[in-house]
Amino acid sequence: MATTRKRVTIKDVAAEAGVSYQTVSRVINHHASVRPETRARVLEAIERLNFRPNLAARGLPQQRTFIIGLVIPYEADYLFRDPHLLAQISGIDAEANARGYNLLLSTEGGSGDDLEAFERLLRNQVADGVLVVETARSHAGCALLAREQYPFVSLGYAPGAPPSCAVHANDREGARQATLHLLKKGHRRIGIINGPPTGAVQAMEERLTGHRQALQEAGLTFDPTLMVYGDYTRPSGQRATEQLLALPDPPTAIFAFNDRMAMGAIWAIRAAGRRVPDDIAVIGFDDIPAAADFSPPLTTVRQPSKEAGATATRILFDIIEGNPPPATEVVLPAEFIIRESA
Amino acid sequence: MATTRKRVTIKDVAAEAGVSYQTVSRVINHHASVRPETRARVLEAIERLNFRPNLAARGLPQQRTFIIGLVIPYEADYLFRDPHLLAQISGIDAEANARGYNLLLSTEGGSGDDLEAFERLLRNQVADGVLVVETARSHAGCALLAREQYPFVSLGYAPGAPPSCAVHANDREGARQATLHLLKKGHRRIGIINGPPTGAVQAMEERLTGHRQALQEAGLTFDPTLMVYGDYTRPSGQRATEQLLALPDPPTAIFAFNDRMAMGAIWAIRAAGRRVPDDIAVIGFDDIPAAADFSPPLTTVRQPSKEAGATATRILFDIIEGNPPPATEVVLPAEFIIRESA
DNA sequence: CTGAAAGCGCTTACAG
DNA sequence: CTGAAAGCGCTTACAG
Repeated sequence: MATTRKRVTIKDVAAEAGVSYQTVSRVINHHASVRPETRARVLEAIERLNFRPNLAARGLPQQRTFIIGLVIPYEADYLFRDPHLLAQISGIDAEANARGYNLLLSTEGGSGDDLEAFERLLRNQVADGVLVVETARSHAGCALLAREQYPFVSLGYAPGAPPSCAVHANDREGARQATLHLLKKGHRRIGIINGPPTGAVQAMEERLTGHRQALQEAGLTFDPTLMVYGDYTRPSGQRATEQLLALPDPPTAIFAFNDRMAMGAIWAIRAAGRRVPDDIAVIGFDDIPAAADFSPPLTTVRQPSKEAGATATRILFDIIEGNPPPATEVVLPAEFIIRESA
Repeated sequence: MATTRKRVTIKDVAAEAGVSYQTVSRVINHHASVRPETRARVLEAIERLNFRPNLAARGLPQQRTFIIGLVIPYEADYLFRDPHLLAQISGIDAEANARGYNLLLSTEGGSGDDLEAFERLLRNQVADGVLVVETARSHAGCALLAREQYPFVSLGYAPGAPPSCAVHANDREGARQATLHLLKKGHRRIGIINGPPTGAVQAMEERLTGHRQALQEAGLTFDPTLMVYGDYTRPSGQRATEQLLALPDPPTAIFAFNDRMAMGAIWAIRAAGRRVPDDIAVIGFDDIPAAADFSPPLTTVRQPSKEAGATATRILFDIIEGNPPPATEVVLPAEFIIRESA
């Protein structure tokens, strides 16, 4: 018993309005060729019968589903904790909604298989195209999509196999500005809290490059002993900072590659009886909502996350509709925000 | 130009395998009646052509879409920040995945309209049923679903208009245990940090009831001046606690109705130069992942969030398949966890 | 401006 | 065990 609810179809509406069902279809699709009175009659009938067009049935002849997928090659509860991603989703959802599309979520769903999130979507042609969150685990999946010529856009940096496009912030320049600020304040030993050493995301490489570039401009060289690793969570930032503080010659400033780790850094610094920014300055990255509320308010590099989501979605629609993407890469500005932690 | 990619259909497979396309359909659907050799030939052909069944086409004759919706009547970036919800989603996703269903996300999508998330789903029959996150803003939407006889299950407490079911933890008992623990430790003035005063969620009412019940068992009466309000975020817990500490006769213990506010409470207590739990004990609710990592580790009431998501999803499938739900309400156990904050 | 026909990719009884 | 027919709810040319 799949359904007991009786469906109202286009034919019921046609009968009610006294027209052919093709005419009903034209009204639904806003074809200009329908006489106003006819349209009105049909609209009334639709209203009266509470008719809802069936998306799947509309899609069949049109060869599309009106659904876009969002692939997150992790367990939902892991990555979802990332406020930056959540802001992106908010942008995606608003944009999809505006275009009459629905958003499907595809995670690894407890399968333990990185590719599962991708294969699931491919397996049954359920989406017209997909947005992929770039992670260390998404490269194989993107390659798979490219091989199948499946329309997709990467949120992050990605192998630009056509048809596809990558949307990300200018990580390098953002990191460069942050480091420049620290340098201007007189800091010479700057600790870096990077993402995980293995399977790093391209964005982290870029931030590191920007940092080194700024050092170089100031005539300094990058000291690898000042770089430690976290896993993007707050506790990991705390632990990483403890390592930094235990150094024979500890840094006077710390640049964490995301805000959550920066917050952890501040905790660790305080726990060690020192103050931010007086004893040690701290800078984060992302400008998540909690950054401004933190104590002290976090100096950070803002990524336009929501906008990145919306932009990626718009580009995906272009690709789906057969228009070539505007570029293989869209770089959004990153903005350095000075608050009180540095 | 919707698509340039040529689709491989059931007919292509049939031709390749030298059988009728109905036979291919039977193989896909695991009908027992296909001769093993025939099945093998078809399977090979499927493999060779890289055939993917079209979900929408399968669904049309079956009157279903193989999609379930998750309605979150807020902007995506607001509610998603709730770790408890994220754990639920993780459970939903795993369960849907196991049953071959896809998960559609429906938020208010920047429309500013609470009902939009519901109407979107109804508008085009895109999902076979929906899961609704109970919030102060979801009641009207649930009524709408019930009126349309749309299969849905509420994550939380909800008006149990059939066909539907509500899945939640035993909030009352959990809160009772927490308060009992505080009482046992000798606390007599217990501050409460509740959710927002207007548009409260039923779960908060239940927690309050459990708290009052415990007080009553101890022969105490509830003092309304000890109850303040937050909005579930950490900073709000901090502010609420400042109010409590400013009282002429401040509480010696604080019970916050979620973990994030409890964390804010601990910050505020420390900022006031006092210690947790020595000067003031603090208890939270939910047991989000960060609770155990907090300093001090948070004493709290655990909700089986992931399991609640999975259970609700299973029940939704029952309803979709025409089986009546096992109950109109499923209550999962809440477990009181003693750590160090109280 | 509006009907009648054909078809989207599949499933479901019905025969054989 | 496997074909042939009809149909799911819609759209898209094609006539008129």
